[in-house]
Amino acid sequence: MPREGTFLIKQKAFIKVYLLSQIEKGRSYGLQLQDDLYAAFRSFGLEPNHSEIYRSLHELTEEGYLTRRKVRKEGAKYQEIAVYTIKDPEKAKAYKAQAKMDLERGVGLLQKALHDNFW
Amino acid sequence: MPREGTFLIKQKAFIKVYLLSQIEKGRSYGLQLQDDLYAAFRSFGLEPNHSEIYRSLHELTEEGYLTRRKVRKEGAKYQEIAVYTIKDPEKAKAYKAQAKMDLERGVGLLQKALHDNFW
DNA sequence: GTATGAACACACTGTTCATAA
DNA sequence: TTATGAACAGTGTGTTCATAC
Repeated sequence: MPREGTFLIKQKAFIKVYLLSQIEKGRSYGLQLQDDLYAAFRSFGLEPNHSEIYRSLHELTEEGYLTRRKVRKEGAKYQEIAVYTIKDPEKAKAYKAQAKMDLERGVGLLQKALHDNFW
Repeated sequence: MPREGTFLIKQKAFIKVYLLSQIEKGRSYGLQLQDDLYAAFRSFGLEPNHSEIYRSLHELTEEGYLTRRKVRKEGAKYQEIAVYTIKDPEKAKAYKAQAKMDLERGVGLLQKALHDNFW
């Protein structure tokens, strides 16, 4: 569950929602997921570093949302990657439902500030 | 200038915009400004503590946006308060213009997340 | 060079403590 | 009690370092 203190959603919770969604769609490992995020938010200048992605994946795993397994990736050179899959779809759904509320609340908060301070 | 790393606007920058606006309207001291904020955001459950307000006022003063003077407040009991006024209206205007962009960017970011993750 | 992970360091913010009238 | 301010502490996140292929 996100639930971020009282101000806006934290970057990590924001990232976690994307990770869950992308993994639901079949995306699977760290740097690949980072590339997805970069592509999605390039226009916003948002480029969370790889450590933030890994931390998020680790937490989602510890918290029971994801399953992690090590796989040898075929290519020009064999490379070992950590592949993630959804462990508990219902739990993931609940996480996202909470995140949706947090995102909507954030939109409301920012729009109110725009309304109150910029006539 | 706000300019908050790369994710969303920080709470302190968010508060600073309100402080500038309220002081422009004639509001003047710490706890009074905190009351204004509480009233505005009660429905969002947002209640920044007094230290955050004071920190913001101190920074705005150090950065040249506000002027601070100590005044004896008349009432049931005399009380010394720190009264703030706008020092440089043009500079304040520039701060708010930057904050406006940050707020709008935040709305865009959150709405994109809602769009991308919640079909 | 790609991929993963941990360690370190700093910035943001909430809680507590201190002082004054 | 109202008002102000500083000190302290926890957390979030960016940077760096380490390891493996």
